[in-house]
Amino acid sequence: MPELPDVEVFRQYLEGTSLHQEIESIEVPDLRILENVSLERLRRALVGRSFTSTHRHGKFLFAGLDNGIFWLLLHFGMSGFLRYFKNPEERPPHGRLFVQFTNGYQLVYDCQRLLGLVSLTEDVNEFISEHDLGPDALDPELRYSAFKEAISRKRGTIKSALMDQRLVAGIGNVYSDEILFQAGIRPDTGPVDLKDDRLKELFRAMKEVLQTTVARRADPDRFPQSYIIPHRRRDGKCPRCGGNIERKKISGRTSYFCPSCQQRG
DNA sequence: TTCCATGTTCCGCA
DNA sequence: TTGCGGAACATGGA
Repeated sequence: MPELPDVEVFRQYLEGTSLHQEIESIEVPDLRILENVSLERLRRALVGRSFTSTHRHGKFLFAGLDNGIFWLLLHFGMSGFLRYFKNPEERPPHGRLFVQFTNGYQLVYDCQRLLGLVSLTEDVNEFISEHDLGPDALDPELRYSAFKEAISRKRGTIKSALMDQRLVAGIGNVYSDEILFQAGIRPDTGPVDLKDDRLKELFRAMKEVLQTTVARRADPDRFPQSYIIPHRRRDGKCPRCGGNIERKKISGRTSYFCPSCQQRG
């Protein structure tokens, strides 16, 4: 589930496994995963070097190289993940980027549906502004006043506003449902209908849900009992009131919510 | 077989 | 002109 919490777990994984090891070779079996970079250029940037730092902004993960110039850039689409392994039988089925280290281990970026991307950038901030990304949803500098200002300008639904990466980066379909459930707000509410105290509650729920799920390794099996994500399916029951969870297309995405615990406005 | 899925981008329409 | 929502993209499981 590559939204902010998942990508943050990937970042920590890359940080914990793949730093300070010389890159021996790379392999890209399907070139469609590359964006704005040729295999040759990617190879020249990576081979012989090592990763020394990581950074995440929204759903984008950056791995900094030891020359201090280039960053490998990964986006996980709807189906991406990372694996660090030595044993060939641990090789994941849809590896799109294989980074072979001289210690015999490989870091593999697996992305079955090819909706993610692999790229190279020299400037993280420039990349973020070029892609019109808003502040990271967990950025401590992100204040309620700025959040409110951005949300209030939106028409449509509060769910699509939360998922708008230009507004706040990192929230997708699944976690927007959780944030709105914890805030007690129906996903099809219009942002204009939310009074200040409800928006404040939404901001608080956004921070709380993202921090909690990162701490729980973005693993729904470890989420608090009060979370709706593990019940996010047809015939799911609300963990709070036990009632039936409603399933509805909102702004083009399937949303799950509790019609009695979540209100409009 | 058809529908659906956590992603972003592009296009048509108000 | 702007911004919204739906379609497209690629793949595979139910």
